[in-house]
Amino acid sequence: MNTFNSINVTNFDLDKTLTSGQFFVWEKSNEYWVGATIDGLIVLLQPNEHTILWQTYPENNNLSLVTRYLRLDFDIDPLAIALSKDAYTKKAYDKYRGLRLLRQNVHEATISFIVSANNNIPAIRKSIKKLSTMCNRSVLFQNKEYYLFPKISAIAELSIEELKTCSFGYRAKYIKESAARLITWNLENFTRENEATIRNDLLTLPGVGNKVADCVLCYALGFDNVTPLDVWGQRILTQYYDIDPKLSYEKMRNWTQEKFFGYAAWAGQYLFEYIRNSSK
DNA sequence: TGTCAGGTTTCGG
DNA sequence: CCGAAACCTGAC
Repeated sequence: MNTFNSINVTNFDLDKTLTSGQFFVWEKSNEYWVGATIDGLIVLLQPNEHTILWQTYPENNNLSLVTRYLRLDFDIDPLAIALSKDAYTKKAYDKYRGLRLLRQNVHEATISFIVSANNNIPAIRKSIKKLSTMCNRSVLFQNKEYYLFPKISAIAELSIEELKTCSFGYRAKYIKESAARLITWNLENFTRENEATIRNDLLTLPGVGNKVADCVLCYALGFDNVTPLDVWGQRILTQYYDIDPKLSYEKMRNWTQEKFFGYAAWAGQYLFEYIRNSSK
């Protein structure tokens, strides 16, 4: 029952990764992390630097899900080389070594980051938890019920009033509308289309602007050269890289894509953790 | 009471 | 196109 599978990893720090800003659903329970994601329940344990123990519930041993979610096929060595070419990313990489970008479900990421707009992290987590509880899709694990992130159709079926009980506020109608729209999309297309095409599709969803669209590209679709530029990201560019704060979002994004050798997503993630944690 | 938070939308030049 | 204001909510 509680047999865990083991995978060997290098430069993969679960604590750093799962506490980073890409996630709102992971919880540390006793000695392992529990993620009640839209795809199922994943349990992970990190005994040392070179191994991750894992198991899935209620369906056990779902290796393909874990491989995909953790991006176990990602080659970390070229990343380290690329980030060593800039003084700030080199420092940030050294300090946050092991921090990884993973691959979330597209629906989950889109809804989560719509919620994140003009919001704070504890509130976002609370809202998403309430939403998950409301849709009542749970998995029992060691006498505790874990509520999975709802299917997109379940979210679309909720009324605006019900959604507002999750403290979504004015975002409630964006969430309902975007969920309804997402039902009709064939996400298979996202594996074929290019960055600009996907972004333009995402930007047609209510509540999705440049930053949220880039979150989906970066955190759910594996675009390693797209970093979401929130207020912190833009602060980093202006204060450390002497970028004109008046530049448009698109211009700033283009600059990061030229600057970081195809790894803007990773550069942004490391710099964000580095700057934010050192400035408070 | 007022401010602020990991943005987006809407509206007016 | 670009800048400004409004926007739910809950915690200082």
